[in-house]
Amino acid sequence: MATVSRVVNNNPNVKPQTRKKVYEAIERLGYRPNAVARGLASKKTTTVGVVIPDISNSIFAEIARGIEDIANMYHYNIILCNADKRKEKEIRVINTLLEKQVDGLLFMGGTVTDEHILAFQTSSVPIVLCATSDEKGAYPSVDIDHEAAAFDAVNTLIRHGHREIAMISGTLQDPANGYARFHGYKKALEAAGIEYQEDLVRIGNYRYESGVEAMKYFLGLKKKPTAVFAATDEMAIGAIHSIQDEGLKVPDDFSVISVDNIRMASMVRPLLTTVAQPMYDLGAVAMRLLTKLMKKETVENPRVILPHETILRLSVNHLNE
Amino acid sequence: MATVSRVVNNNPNVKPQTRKKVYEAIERLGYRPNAVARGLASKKTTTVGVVIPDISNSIFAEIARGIEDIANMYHYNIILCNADKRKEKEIRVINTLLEKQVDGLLFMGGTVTDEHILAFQTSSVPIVLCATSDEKGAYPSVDIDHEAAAFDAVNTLIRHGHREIAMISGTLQDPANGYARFHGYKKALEAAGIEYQEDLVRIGNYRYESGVEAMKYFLGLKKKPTAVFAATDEMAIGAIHSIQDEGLKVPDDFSVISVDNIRMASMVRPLLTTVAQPMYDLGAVAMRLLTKLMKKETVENPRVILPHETILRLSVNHLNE
DNA sequence: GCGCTACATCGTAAATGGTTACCGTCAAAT
DNA sequence: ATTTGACGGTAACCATTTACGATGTAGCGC
Repeated sequence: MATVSRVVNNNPNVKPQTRKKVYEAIERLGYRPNAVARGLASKKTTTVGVVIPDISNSIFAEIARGIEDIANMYHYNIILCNADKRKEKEIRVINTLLEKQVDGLLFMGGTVTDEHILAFQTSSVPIVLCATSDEKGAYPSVDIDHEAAAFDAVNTLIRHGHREIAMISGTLQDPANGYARFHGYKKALEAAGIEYQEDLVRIGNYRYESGVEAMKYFLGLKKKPTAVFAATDEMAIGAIHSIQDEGLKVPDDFSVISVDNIRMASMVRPLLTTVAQPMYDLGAVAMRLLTKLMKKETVENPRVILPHETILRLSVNHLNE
Repeated sequence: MATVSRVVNNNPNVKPQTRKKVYEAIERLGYRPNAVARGLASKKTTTVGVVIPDISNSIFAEIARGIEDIANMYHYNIILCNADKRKEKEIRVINTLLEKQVDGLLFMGGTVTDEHILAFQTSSVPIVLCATSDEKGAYPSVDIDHEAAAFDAVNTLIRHGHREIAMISGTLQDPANGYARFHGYKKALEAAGIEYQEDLVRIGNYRYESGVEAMKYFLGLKKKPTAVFAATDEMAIGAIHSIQDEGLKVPDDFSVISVDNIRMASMVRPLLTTVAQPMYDLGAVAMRLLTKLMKKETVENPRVILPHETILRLSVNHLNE
C-alpha cells in the first residue's frame, strides 16, 4: 500500500522494477487514485476556491481565465462560485468553500465588510483579494489604482483641451469602480482648476443601457459638455451610440474615454480610447500570490497594485480641431 | 459522533434537546464539518466537474452562468476547467475531475472523439454534453440544432429578396459552429434554387478580426454579394465594421445576419439581426439534466435540442428597397 | 403492578481510500 | 563482521457515515 502510494506520488524511494510492476498493476486493474481519500489523509486538496461576482461579466471572465491558467500551471483546480456581490451569498459560499477544505481562497467582490473579515478570520488557509481590497489592508490583494486610472483618463481629456467634462459614474457605494473612479475624476478636474459641476455627473449601473441613458441626459443639457468620461467601457460604448443616434459624431462633436479596455472597446466605431486595466494579469498575479502563500513562502509585498495604461484610440479628439 | 453526524445532516432521529446541545457545542467550538471526510465516507462530493473550452469567451461564460445557477440551486459546487478545445488537455482534465470524485461531469468542447468516449467510459458518474454532442448519440446532451439555425438565418435573407449570399464560416472540422452551420447555409441555398458558389464562402476563426478580413475579401469581388451570413455574431460585427469602414452602409448596401445573439449584438449600430441561441438555458438545462442523472431519476429524453429564434433587428433589409 | 413489546434515541465500531511515521530486512560497503 | 542505506511492509491516522446493537421508556394486556 505504502509503496503504491509512493509510486503514485513519485517518491524516489522505490526500486525501478517495483515501480514498473506497480504501474502494470495500475494499468491492468484500471486503478484511479481517489483524490478525496488523499485529501483527507494529506490535508491538502489541491483545489482553491474562487468567489466571483458574475462569471458572465466579461471583465470577471477574463480575470477568471488568468486565475485558472495559473492555477492549472501549479496543478490546482478551482471551484467557482458566483455571488453577485451579494454579501450574504458571499459569506455563504466562503463557508462552503472552507468546508470543502480548499487550500486557498480567492475573493472577488465589491466591498469587503466587517462580516467578510469575520468569515475570513475563521479560515486556516490563505486568502487573497482580487480586484478589491479591504479598508485596513489586512489581507493580501491585487488590484489596480482605480483613482489614478480615472485621473489619467480625465487628464487625457483635459490635455486635449476639454474643460466641460461630464462623467458617467458607477454607484458611489462601490469602492473601486464607483467611488475611486469618481474621485479620480474630481481630482483631475481640481488639478486643472476646473470647477466640479454636479449636473455633469450621472450615476449608471455599468451597463450599456445606462450609458445610453446618461448620455441622453447630457445631450439635453442647455450647456453641453464637450467630452465624457465613463467609469467603464460598456457605459462608454452606450454613450457613443447615444451620441451617434442623435446624428452627432464621436469624436468630432464629443470625445469619449473610459476605463477597462474590454475586448469590445476595439470592436466599435470609433475605436474606444480607454485606460486599460490588465484583467488577465489581475487574475494571474492573484493566483500566483496565492500559490506562494499556500506554500508558506514569505512574500515581500502582499498588496500589489498592477499598472494601468491609457490606450489612445479614436474616440478622443483635440477640441476645436 | 454518530449523533453529531445526525444533527448536522438533519436526520430526524435525534431528540430536540440533544440537537440543541449539539448546536451549542458546534457554536462554542467553532466546529466546521469537513466535506472531504464526508465525501470519503458517503461517496458523494456534491461537486460536479465542468470542462469548458474558454471561460473568457462570452458564449461559454454565459453558458457557465446557467450551469452554476442551477448547480447552486441543487447545492452542488462546480470545478471549472478550461481546455481550449485541445483534445489531450480535455482528456487530462476529465481524468483529474474523475479522480476528484465529482458526482457528475458536464462536457463542453468542439468535437467528441473516440478518445473522449474512451475516457467517458471509465467514468462511474453520469456525463452530459453541453453545446456539443457525440456522433453516435450515446451520451446525454443539450444543444441547439445548428444546421436549422443557420438554415433559418440564410432563409430570412432569401425571404428579403437576396440571392447573392456570402458566408463567413467557421472551420469545417468544428462539427457544430463550423460544419453544421455551413451545411444549413448550403441547404437553404439549395431549397431556394440558388447555386452554391465556392468563392462566396470564407473560413474565419470566429473572431472579430476574421470577420473583418473575410468581408474585405467579399468587398473586393467583381460580383459582390448583397448579403452575408456569418456563422457567429462576432464575425458578423467584424463584417459590419468592415463594410462601414469602406463608406458603405448596413443594411442599405449589405444585409448581415448571423447566429448566436451575444449581448454585443444589441450593442452595435445597426443592431444585429441574428438567430438567437439560448446560451444561459443551454447551461441551465444541461445542469438540470445532470442533477436528474445523478439522482438516478429516469429521464424521458436524454438528448435535448433547445429551440432557436431569429431576432429581426436592423442589419437586414429587403433588397432594392 | 408486572412483564412484555415496540419504538425512539443514542453509542459503537467498521468502513471509506488513501498518507506517512516507523520499523524490519537485505545487500553492499567498510 | 559491522555499519549503512535503500527498500518495502505495518499500522495508525484523517473526519466522517452508517449498519447495528444497546439502552431507556412508554404503552399495553393481563
